[in-house]
Parts: sequence; structure tokens; C-alpha cells
Amino acid sequence: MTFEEYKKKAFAEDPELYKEYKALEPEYEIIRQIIKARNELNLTQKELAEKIGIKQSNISRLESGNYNPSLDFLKKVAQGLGKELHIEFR
Amino acid sequence: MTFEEYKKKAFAEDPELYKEYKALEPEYEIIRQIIKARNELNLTQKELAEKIGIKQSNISRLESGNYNPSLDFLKKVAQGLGKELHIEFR
DNA sequence: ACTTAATATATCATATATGGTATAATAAAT
DNA sequence: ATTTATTATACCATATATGATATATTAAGT
Repeated sequence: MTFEEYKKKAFAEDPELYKEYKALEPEYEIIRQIIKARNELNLTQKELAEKIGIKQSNISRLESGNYNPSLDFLKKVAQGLGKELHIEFR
Repeated sequence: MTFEEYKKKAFAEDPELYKEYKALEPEYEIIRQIIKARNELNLTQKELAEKIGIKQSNISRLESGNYNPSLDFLKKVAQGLGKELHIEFR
């Protein structure tokens, strides 16, 4: 069973779980993309942090999920990854 | 001359201008989408604010541009507009 | 011209993000 | 098994976001 299948099953059984997952989707989206990009670029948290002039622990805190970053902070991280930040309301 | 044409001309003449515009692009992207969505839904700032349980002045401040919102705040606004927030590093 | 509605701006108290330091926990390398 | 590298977590001082209130300015309606 893949994680996608697991999610489907869990959400069908527990609508509250789905609701709470949905509310945090932007956070998961951000974390997935950052970790994926770091891996593609072969960057550690420490190296990414150095690129944007902060310490490693601040990248870890962002990737932990339990954190509410500002727009400016996300822009900095995007810059460190050589990317642009795009915000969409869909 | 459209605004797009004007931008092209201004940026060619002043690379520093382009750089500073680029740095603020996520903010402009957000503001454009919020105002567009409010207009499509025929919502005033006050009505959008009421939907998410804050005051009108806080929506105005966000739309002013000179403001650094948090992820949570942007999620609230998206919810008020009946939309989902999507963050992409491209 | 006047009134009402909508938006913008300033200010304040409080909550929280950011940057750091330190160090613990885990993973990878040897 | 041990060492090194990487990541996670806690805590702190400071900066700033959030929510409010108040009110000024601008736009729209009459």
C-alpha cells in the first residue's frame, strides 16, 4: 500500500483527519519542495543556511513543519535554492 | 504603450530597477490575485475581513504591499476567498 | 454639494517569527 | 565500535506580525 492509498483510506474513515490534513497542505507542499530541491542540488541544511546567511537550525525548524514562516523568509530560502517563490490562490 | 511594454523599457534602461522589482514579485503576485478575486466575488475589504474574523484595516494593510505576511495569514485570506493557497519554488 | 461606502494609514498591546547559541539525536562513514 | 556529518530541538533576545481602534482620505452614490 502506497502512502497515497493509505491517505485515501484514512481520510474516508475520518473526515476530521482530512480537514486537518488539508489545513496544513501548504506547509507540507513547502517542506516537500525544499527537501527535494536540496537533494537535487546536493545541499545540506547547513549549506543552504550559509547561502542565505543564517544558521542550520533555522532551516531545520522550517522543515519540521510545526512552524509559521513569513513571506520574506520563504523568499530567502527560494533564493538559496536558486529558485523563485510563487504564491497562488486557486 | 501598455504597462508590460513600459516595464520592459524601464528594466532595459535600469537593471537595478529590474532587480528590485523581481525581489518584490511574490508580493505583487499576491496582491493582484487577492484584489482580482475580491472583485470577481464582489467582496469589499470589510466583507473579506469579516469572513475570516479580522478587521478591514488588516486587509488594506496586506494589499498595500509594504507588508510581510505570515503563511498562516495568507492561508486565512485564501480561505476567505474560497480558495486554496499554493506555494511553489520554481 | 452632500452623504455614504470603501480604502488607507497610524498607533498600540500582545503574540510570535527570526536570528543566534548550545546540544541532543540520528544517520552515514570508517 | 567509533567517529564524523547531518538534522532536530530547546531556549533566549530582539524584531516584527497580528489583532484591534481610530480616523483620514478617496471613491461612489444621491
